[in-house]
Amino acid sequence: MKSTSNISIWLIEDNATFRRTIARTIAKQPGFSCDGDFGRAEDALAALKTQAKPAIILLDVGLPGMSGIEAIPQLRALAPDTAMLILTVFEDEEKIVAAICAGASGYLLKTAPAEELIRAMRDVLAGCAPMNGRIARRVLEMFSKLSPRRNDYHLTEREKAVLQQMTEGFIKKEIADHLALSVHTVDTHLRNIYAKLQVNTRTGAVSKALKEGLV
Amino acid sequence: MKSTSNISIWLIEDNATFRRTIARTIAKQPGFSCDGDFGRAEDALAALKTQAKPAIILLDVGLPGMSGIEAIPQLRALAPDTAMLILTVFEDEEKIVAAICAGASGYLLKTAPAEELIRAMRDVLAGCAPMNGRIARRVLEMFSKLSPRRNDYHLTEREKAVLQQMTEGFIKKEIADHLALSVHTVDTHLRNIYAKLQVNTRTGAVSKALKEGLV
DNA sequence: ACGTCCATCACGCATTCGCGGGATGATGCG
DNA sequence: CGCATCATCCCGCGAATGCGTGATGGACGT
Repeated sequence: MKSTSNISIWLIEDNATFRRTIARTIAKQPGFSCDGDFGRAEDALAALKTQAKPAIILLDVGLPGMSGIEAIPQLRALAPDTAMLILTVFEDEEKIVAAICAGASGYLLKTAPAEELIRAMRDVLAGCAPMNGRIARRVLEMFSKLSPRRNDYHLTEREKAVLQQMTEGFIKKEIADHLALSVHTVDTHLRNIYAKLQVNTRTGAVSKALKEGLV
Repeated sequence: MKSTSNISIWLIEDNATFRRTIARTIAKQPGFSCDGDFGRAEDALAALKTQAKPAIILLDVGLPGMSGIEAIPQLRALAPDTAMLILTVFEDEEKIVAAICAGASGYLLKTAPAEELIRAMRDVLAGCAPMNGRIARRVLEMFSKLSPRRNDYHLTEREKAVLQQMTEGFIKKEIADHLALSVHTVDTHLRNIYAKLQVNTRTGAVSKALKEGLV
């Protein structure tokens, strides 16, 4: 336990020179303290098991051994409330997006001036995610791809209701009861759904419905 | 068809005064032209069916009738390449996140100065998404919630394989053939899966498997 | 007024499924 | 060496399902 008011930062970066530069920048900043610096993600993981969790971990993507991106889920498992900020030399979109998927809280360019580094750290503690527009766009695109409602199988309202009930795991009889129908009617709807979705089993229909967000 | 080089903007905003203000701001900007302004999303949808698609649509969330968020998917269906920028009075996170899921390209505060509006429009055309840190954080959180939902039901490898086959829509016999097992064995695995997942139907198992990313 | 789509209900039959039993060998662990 | 777990296999029964076929009434557009 350092000073009660200090925000604890850890740093994972293989370049020792750069690591020291950053560490000094942080230490100079009132309210922040750099309590740990590591050249490998493995070392930080080991340290997390014994030491107090930091508020923020600054994490290089290009590390020897375990990459920064691989490390994120494991770090997060040990320190669920710690913000993970990615440090990158340049804007490698693929990697940054991967890091975001892995659970990063934002990212910083290594070329960013000290003030920006500090501001980003304050931002992330305040609940904001440092992220530039290009990355943001990529993330948004992933979202709209992730919820692809564009495939329209022209299911009627009733058919959608039946399909929805199916995804809940109900059998025909239960669906019939819930929708106040006879099993025969449910059966007909089911067959129409099969035809429209081009499947021939309940599981196939449920799978397609969930994967394509039809419910 | 206006000037060939002008970027076409549409505006959907129910407050007529504010709408005119924005329209004038856009019109004054060299390279931009406000080719359509609507008080209701329905009107814009109708116009999209007959007129040339704009490059950008500025869209208020709080509209009478169809809300801006509801409108996005329909607008996008008619104009897949148009960027949708959300206009909000204040930072209503829930709505903005909903808009992003619906396919918005970014968002702007109505209180933002004209320069910021113009810059955001240029940004979005350049492939960047205007989005502030707080929203970005929300989006990141949704991502990390969405991907590592690794509830462990202690399924064995064989059970996972069977479950996977089920999500493909295969019946027991087919699964047995694909995994070179007897139907009886598949049946036993299936029953164990049901027990572990606490379901009693194939659809329930498939649903749980897909929703929780077990496959 | 006519056709089309939809929701609703019905019967019959072969297949599949859910689930109750029980059994064997392989493997890992204390 | 027991003990537990897992993967594999088997039987049988009643229920649920898939699918062909058919019918009725309402809504909607033209």
